[in-house]
Amino acid sequence: MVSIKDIAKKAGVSISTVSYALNGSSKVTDETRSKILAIAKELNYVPNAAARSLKKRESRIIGVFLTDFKGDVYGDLLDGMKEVCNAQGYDLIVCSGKQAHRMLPERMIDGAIILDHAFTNAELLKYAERNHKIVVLDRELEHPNINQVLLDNKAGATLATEFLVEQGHKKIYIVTGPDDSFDSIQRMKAVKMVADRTEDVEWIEIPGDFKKSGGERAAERVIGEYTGPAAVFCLNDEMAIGFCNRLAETDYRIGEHVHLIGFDNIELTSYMQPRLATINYSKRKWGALASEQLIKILSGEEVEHERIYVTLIKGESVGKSARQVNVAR
Amino acid sequence: MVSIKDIAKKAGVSISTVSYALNGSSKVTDETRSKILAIAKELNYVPNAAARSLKKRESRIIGVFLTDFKGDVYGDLLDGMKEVCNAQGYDLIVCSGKQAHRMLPERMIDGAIILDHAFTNAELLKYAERNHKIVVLDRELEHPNINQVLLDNKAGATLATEFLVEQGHKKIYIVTGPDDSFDSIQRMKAVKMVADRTEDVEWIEIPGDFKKSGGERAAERVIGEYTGPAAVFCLNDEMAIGFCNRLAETDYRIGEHVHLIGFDNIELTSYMQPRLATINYSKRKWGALASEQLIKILSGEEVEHERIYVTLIKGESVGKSARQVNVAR
DNA sequence: TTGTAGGCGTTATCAC
DNA sequence: GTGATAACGCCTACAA
Repeated sequence: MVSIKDIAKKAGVSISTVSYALNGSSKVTDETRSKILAIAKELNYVPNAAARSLKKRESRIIGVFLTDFKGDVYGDLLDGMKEVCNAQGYDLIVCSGKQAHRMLPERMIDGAIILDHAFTNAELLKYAERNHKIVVLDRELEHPNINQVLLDNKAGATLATEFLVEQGHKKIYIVTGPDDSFDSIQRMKAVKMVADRTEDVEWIEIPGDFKKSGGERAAERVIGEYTGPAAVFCLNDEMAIGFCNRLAETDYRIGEHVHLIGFDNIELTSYMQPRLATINYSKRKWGALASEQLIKILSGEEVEHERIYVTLIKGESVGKSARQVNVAR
Repeated sequence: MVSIKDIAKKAGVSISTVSYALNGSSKVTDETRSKILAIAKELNYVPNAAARSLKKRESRIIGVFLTDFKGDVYGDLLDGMKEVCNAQGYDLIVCSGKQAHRMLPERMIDGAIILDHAFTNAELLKYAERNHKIVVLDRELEHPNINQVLLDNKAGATLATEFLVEQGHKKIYIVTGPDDSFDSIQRMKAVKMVADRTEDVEWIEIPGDFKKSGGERAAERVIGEYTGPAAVFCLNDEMAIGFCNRLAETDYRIGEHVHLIGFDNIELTSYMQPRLATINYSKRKWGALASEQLIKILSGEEVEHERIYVTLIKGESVGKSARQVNVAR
């Protein structure tokens, strides 16, 4: 490995002069600088990240932690993060799995963005307490070194639920996510609030898993007990897709016999026939904001928690209730 | 930051004793070891990755480089990589974008797995020449420090093409990937070889992009010049999905008017109606093998290039040509 | 403008 | 078994 020492030797100067030259310090002659740079290039010199991190006590790397590498939501989210990171001179690395957690306490990364329930609150608070900087996207957690950038789950679930009610549906299924999912819990809370203030509607909860398979199982249940038009709110799009696919094998039609709405507006939904109604938000912006907030904390700035707003996308997968249509006639 | 020096002071021993104790050396009393470990825990000691990397000249981290974070192929692939890495005491980080390339020469990672055309061959050879270890999944590149783990693109494309021919189709469209994609070029070569030895078939190439939008555009073209049943080989599944979705807006039916086959067998295809015919291979195995090979090179082992084998999945998206059915009657 | 020297946190080679 | 001590490659007062 070629180090500044080798350059110094070859250039006949001291290592500090080399360091100054390489770092663009003004306290070095243009002449010596260019000589040093030439030699550095000639020797294929590349600075050693470990040595620099050790000395400067920062790595200029931000880590984002995901539960797994699957999942359609992540593409734009990560792109948004990377864009902001790179613009600010940081690199972004994506990690997954318990083993990788060490990167934060061992200071391989300067800060972490968390979207992974494999991190417990206790663990995150422990790191925060030791002065590591963290942004959480998947929970509420209060600490001076932790910033929250959360989706407005309640608003989204409220929009979706009210939409179904407004369309006149009287039997509404809710397909939930995993029990420990913050998103699922939040969305469910909002659904219940709407349910509490709505009369004449039958509410049925089906436990799901935020995966396609959960949507398929839900579809089977809905088909099994079908008595007339029903509405279904899958708490994420992935389950809605599974639901659709299972239903496509039957004679029931989405938007006619079964009215379906999802949550997330993942890319694929725009390709579905009929277009899936869902809750939209900018994944890119979410990621970008998360990175921004983290970098601000890293620079010692004070930041407030942030919220990502959502909108309703009306798709043909939800039509007016037949009953209501009859009434209108 | 608490270092071994702090532990040494508190335990009344030297830093070398602490280091030995922490690293499980046998040359330290059980008594002193347990005392040291207790103090380490008490002080919340965490080793510093940069210092260790600097000294040991390795980071125990492997980096995988992707063109972008989207793409349905990546989930299982990355999981396969991670599994092997973790089992061997390495961590896996996912990187994207030109800025992140520096991680390799700066020795932040011990080796790289490349699936990203933002790396030029020249760049990779330069790194290999400087003794960095690399596994490539997306090109042929010969160097002692570079190992190839490539998909058997030619076999896959041959299987797909021959399947269409066997089913009696006489007008076959090929929707390609980007010009600079190794996969696209390889697959296309195989198609041409089949075409050269097949008579009475009209071959039509449509330039695509490996994305859904490319499939949609292709569908429009096929619809526009429709005169009778046609077969389409989309060189990846993502385009096939775009193709299907566009066609779903018309009265043409997949498997009847248009016969469609893809490549990759991404998860979603199994949910499609009708089931998409495609070329299958184990993404998890591909990733696992890539990691294995890289770790072997890192340990100084000699390795041969590897190949990932593929199989044909017959789906209802490809039926017999109507013409042939007539002949058979 | 350049050089000297100390230190970042670890590991590893010596002595004792 | 334990303790000095010298690296690893880089940065940065401070001195010259």
